[in-house]
Amino acid sequence: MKYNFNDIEAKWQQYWAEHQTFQAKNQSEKPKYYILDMFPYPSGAGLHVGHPLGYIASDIYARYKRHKGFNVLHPQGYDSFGLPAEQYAIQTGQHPAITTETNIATYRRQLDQIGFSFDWSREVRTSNPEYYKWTQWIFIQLFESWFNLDSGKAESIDSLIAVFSAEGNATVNAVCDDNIEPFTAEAWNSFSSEQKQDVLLQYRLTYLAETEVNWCPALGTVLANDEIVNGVSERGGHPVVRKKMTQWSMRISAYAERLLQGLNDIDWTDSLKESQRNWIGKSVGASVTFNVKDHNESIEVFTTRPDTIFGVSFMTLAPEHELVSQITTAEQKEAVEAYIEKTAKRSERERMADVKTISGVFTGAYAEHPFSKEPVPIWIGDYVLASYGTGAVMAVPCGDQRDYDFAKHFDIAIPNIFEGVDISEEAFAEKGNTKLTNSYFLNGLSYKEATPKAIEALEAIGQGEGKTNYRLRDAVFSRQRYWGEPFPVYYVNGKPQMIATEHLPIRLPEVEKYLPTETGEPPLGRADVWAWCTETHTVVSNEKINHTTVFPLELNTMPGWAGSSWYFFRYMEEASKRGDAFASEDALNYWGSVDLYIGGSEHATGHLLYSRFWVKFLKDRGFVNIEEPFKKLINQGMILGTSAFVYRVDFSHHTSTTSKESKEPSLSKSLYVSYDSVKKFEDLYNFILSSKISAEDKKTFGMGNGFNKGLASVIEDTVFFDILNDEQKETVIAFQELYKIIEKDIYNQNFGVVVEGLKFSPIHVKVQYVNASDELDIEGLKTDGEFGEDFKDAEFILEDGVYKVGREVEKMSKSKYNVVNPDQICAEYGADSLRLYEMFLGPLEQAKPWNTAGITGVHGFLKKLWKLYIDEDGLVVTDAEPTKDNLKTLHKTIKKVQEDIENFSFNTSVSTFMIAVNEFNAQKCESKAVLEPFLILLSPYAPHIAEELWSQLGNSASISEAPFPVFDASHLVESSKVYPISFNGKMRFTLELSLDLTKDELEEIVMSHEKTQEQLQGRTPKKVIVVPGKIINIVG
RNA sequence: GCUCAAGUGGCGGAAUUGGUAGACGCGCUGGAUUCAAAAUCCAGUUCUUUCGGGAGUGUGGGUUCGAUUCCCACCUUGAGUACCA
Repeated sequence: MKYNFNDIEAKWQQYWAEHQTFQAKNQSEKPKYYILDMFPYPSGAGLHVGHPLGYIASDIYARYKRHKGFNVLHPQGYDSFGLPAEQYAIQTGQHPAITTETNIATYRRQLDQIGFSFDWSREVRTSNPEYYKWTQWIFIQLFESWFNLDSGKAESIDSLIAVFSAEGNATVNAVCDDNIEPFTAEAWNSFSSEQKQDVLLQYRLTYLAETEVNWCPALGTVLANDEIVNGVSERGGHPVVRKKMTQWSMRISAYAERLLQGLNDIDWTDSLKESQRNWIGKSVGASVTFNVKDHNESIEVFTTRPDTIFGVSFMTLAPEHELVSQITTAEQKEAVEAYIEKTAKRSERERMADVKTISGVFTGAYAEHPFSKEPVPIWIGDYVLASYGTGAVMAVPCGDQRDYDFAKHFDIAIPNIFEGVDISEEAFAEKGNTKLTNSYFLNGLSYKEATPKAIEALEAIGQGEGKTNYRLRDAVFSRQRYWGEPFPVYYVNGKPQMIATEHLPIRLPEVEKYLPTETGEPPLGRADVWAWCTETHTVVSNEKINHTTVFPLELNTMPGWAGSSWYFFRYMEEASKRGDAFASEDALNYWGSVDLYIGGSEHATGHLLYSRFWVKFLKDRGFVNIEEPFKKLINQGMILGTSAFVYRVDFSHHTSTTSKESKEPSLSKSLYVSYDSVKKFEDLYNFILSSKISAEDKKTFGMGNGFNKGLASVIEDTVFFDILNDEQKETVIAFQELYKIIEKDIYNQNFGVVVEGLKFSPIHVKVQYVNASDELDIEGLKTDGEFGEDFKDAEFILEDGVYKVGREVEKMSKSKYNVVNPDQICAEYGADSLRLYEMFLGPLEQAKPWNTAGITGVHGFLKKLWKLYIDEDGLVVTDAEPTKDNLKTLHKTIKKVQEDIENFSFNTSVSTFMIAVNEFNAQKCESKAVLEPFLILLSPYAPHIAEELWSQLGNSASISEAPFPVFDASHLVESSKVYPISFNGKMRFTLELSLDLTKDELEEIVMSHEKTQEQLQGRTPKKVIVVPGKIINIVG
């Protein structure tokens, strides 16, 4: 019987589906283990071999954990709202729900054929109304909450209202808007309902605020930063302007400290934690208030170095700072306005990219130093960002390089406050033990001593206090898109009202087009039935809007991260019990948090930060009881493509005097030379450039990145020819022949041009047409419809009968023709081969190139494995007693594979399996006692073949629940060891010696050995190092 | 610039607490089998060599009996981030 992988794999996939083999239980005697893959977006292109990498790894781990006796939850679903489906809808008019459905079907088919042990009964889709009902529900909870800084957590808005009506807002310590007006309890109680709503909105965890966005009028939409290239839209190149829009925001900044602290308790990679720390951007320092001279205004700044307060020689405000217009003097008005206008034109990106140019303008106004009362000139400069801190800095040029550069550029004084430090060339930014000077009461103190003292002094005069600042900004939560969750919000007199949770979900309305409206409203502005009736509690036709009982609904939708910030909770609940809550308390308590999360590092600061935020919020409000959603997280590395190139012969030319045609000349047939030839030509070219011939000769023989006619005219008696070696001479001759062909072809076509030089342009071709030896299937390429006429009549110059392509590792992408489809691999080699090969490529977390050629290695291994159990006549496994060697191989493998899986080192396990099978073959092993447990070791990696052989051995149940074999060290005990005998640390020969020998006995045997004497050649060793069981090293 | 990660044969990579560098696989070379090819099997494959050996894990130093592994400096590549006060 042959290893017929296609039949075997289909059979077992069907078996697993029918028997619900991988369905998780919400009650179990076994310990629980929750393993999750990052939520996939079902794109139209389907999967390429890079996508399943992480799924294979998590699947191996999940299957291993089942063998180890865990109740495993390993679910999968779809983050199915998103832009690509919407863009496709805009282009084709096809409803995104339909495209999404089709794409999901493709994904599912592709995932199924790889043999994943997902519990599909718990599948979720973010675009499903039964799912987004709960996304809307969480949004409402955020709206109904505020963050109490005294308790350090989110609380119901009712507790805030209670304080307001009893004490006003003076005692409230909350995360809220900056511009809060103080009020008393009496005032609160006399407020109108609308006034109260306005006040509360300033405290809610999700709130409406004016936010600056990148608005593209031509596309009628808002663009993300990376959709803008050089100030215009990436698609279409339309201009983009900054525009203020009222949008929903999430007060994630309230959780900055907890998000930062939580990182200490989770098992993530350092680099991932580091990027979240950077994103949160905590800095500890002080806020300092500078009064403006001759004005009733003051400027608040944030500084991390309050100890350097006496080094301040100017202040800089962001050009957008609100005080600028008020304090600018008449003389400076013109210059300041011109500067503001200039910077407004530059995008934030441009301002950030251009670090070198120093620009700014003096406002004419002065602030007053809080201690010395000296006047401090106030400047504006675009190196200060309005969006960070207070949008103003106290400039200390001697201690900050940017301030220093600014001061030098504008000739502002640079007072030195550091004792014994030279600041004539650059600022001194270190915080070491340097003592302060010229700093009054801070003189003689170090950074550490002076900082608290400075803050204390500032507090004493009421002009500052210690403060911690975070870079983390509140997150904008509105999107001007169609294909996303609708907000459960309607507007009464422009004030947002939540729809009661019992009326959820609010379903996405139908629109006739998915574009923004002519007036610039989001696509939902096109919906005809999009108004809320407060009497029937239903969505009704817009015509009924009367602003008394029927009101307009919110037109924005939620962003992609809304649905993915809580989906891991939804999986915890069995599908049939999902009606009453996003997940029941029992389910939430049972599964707790995700034990292992695997996915790409591109989510480092988006999804992984937002979902941590939502989880903390849900915990504060008592809906879940975990603080962190993902205990352990692994980033899989990207799989890169190995592109293949053919080399087209191009030529440069000049017009001859007899020219009559103006048509661009081209070869009658396009011509391609093999990579080997191109390589030789290039080597020759580089040789020319590096050789000692004159510059003029270099110009004659090699030019640009092509080859000049001069080379074609080299003849044997030139001096140049003589400096070449034989191989290079051959290359010259080959080049000349090629040149003649081109010349002749162009001459015959009568373009009236003269060929001047040749060039070889690499052209991507599909990797499918390249075999393991980099040889091109020319016929396949020529008949491929996708390339059109490009290669149909092309001529390929062969070398030794084949055409070799050039190869290069690049990102896997359709345009580079290096995408490899797993369907094809599964059909040709089987899912087990694909799974093994993906793991075999290299460490999970590293980026690594895919090269289909190598898959024959693991495929051959599976065939060898099969033959170990089954030959032409059937099963060859017997009940024979296992030999010592059989058991040694088995237990060595158990130990290694177990260690590897627990360390996520899957690549080394595959090698271990290969070694084991090679050894079993050499041992002619046929013993069921070792070959049966071996299948369990293999089954997480290659589950189909393992199931098939397992059942062939007579087992009726699935292998997936078989207990993992137990390692027994006694089988690995050795009586002797092949010792490496090294001299000065270099191994020279080996000796097999008993492990029972003592150090002295070992030394004696080795020293008296003839090979040792041969190595020493009569010298007496200075020292002999003997490490029993390891090594013997002779020094001297 | 900063932060992090990584540099080992023709290629992917292995060497888990410092102890035989190159496991395993691809590719390549030779052989067996075959009418032939595919498939399969066997042997070889870091470089160099006067066939004794010598050198060798990005470069240069250091620690050590012994360094791919630890320390210092530098170079290169990749990823992330960026005027953060």
